[in-house]
Amino acid sequence: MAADAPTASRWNRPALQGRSQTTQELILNAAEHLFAERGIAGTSVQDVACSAGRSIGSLYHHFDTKEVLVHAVIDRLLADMATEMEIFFADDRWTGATIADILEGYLHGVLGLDRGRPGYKRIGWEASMGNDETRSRYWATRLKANEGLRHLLLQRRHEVGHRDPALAIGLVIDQLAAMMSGRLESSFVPTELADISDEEFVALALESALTFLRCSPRVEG
Amino acid sequence: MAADAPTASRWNRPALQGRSQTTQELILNAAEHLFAERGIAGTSVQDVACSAGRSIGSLYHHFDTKEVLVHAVIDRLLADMATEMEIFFADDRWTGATIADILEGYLHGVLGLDRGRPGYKRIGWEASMGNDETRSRYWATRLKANEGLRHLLLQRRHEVGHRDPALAIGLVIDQLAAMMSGRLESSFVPTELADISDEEFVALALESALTFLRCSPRVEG
DNA sequence: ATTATCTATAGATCTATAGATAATGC
DNA sequence: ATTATCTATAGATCTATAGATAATGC
Repeated sequence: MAADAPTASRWNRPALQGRSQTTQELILNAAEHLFAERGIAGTSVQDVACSAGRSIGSLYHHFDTKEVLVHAVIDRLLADMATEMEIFFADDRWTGATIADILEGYLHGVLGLDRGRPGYKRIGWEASMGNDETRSRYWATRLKANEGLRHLLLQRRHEVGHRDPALAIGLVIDQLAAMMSGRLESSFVPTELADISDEEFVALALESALTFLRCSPRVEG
Repeated sequence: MAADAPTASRWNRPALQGRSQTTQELILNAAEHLFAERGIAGTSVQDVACSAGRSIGSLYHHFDTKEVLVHAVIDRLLADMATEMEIFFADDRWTGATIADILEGYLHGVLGLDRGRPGYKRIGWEASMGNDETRSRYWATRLKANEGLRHLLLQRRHEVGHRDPALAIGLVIDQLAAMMSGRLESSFVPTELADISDEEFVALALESALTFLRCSPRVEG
């Protein structure tokens, strides 16, 4: 964390009293929660203020319009995601790791992150429709995650037996992202992948990815 | 198609004049389009009526409330999907076909269907949150599609070299559904899977599925 | 005669503001 | 003295209705 207050951004009024930061965080938390649950258009500013335990007047003192509030919520989500990514892709974290290690860590990391911030995708998606700047910021963050993963995997392309390692790695990145989206949005019909535990899900997704890449299977003991 | 007017349902007023059917279809088309584009909560009944070229009063003559209109839109989407499924899973359609044939047909079918009805998933999803009956109807339709595909694949389990054919088939069904969702919602970051044609996408998805199942590859010529 | 459509508007809800009151920190 | 909060409400938008006008089909 930098020296500025965590919630300071170009979207909300600078916090000049200690109270402000608390209030802004309460409001952002409530907004993120309600936006994820009922959608942005389905949530009124009144609902957010009430859920944050503040008045509508207080909310507008900190966030000039509903649009600004939405921007602030997205901003915080993307910033937190960037922080997580920095930790995950830290230079020395994966020295000596195999593709299997990295993908397993990635799957667990994304599942854990999204479980702590449910609906991050829904908010990002809804906000991205109809706001070009939000869309490009959202894409940029996801692109950065993909590229970080791609870089780690390409460094280990010698493990890949597929005829076109770069293409296969690209497919696996998108495929795993899609599978996790499906799981996190509960969009799987409740049969195979919906009913199993995170551990089983990760194991199956990993098996699928490694089989496609034609990686040498990990030593199991 | 049965003998009833295509748009007749328990949601809208029965069409007693010829005009009614036209109007109801115009309204449902406009609603489906706008709901997909801006979300249900983000679309006003006024917008729908205007886009359909009818007045708000006329709309309410046919659909008692906004909720009823939403139900009618979902109803029509699910009914059309059921019709497509009936055609796709017709008993004699896949005699002599391999798993590869079926999956290829399935991928092309779903892509084609969703391209003609963009945003069907978004509408189904948004309407499902906050309405239990809609959710269960939506799930039931998707479950039926999955079970139809599962049945065809299980009939051909002898082609599958995976240690647990039933589990592998279940994973492939969910995995392909997730990949198509990602593609149709444009939720892939614009690199690998987003930038390629439908044909290339189907080929890659198919390769991944067949590799995981350990199917004998198809004869190519 | 019945059904469908339109115009106008009532009533509810939502975003945003004004102005009074309370808390903060120099 | 400045900042934050609250209450009350203005003004816009949205759902839904009433009642008049137009089209349909027996």
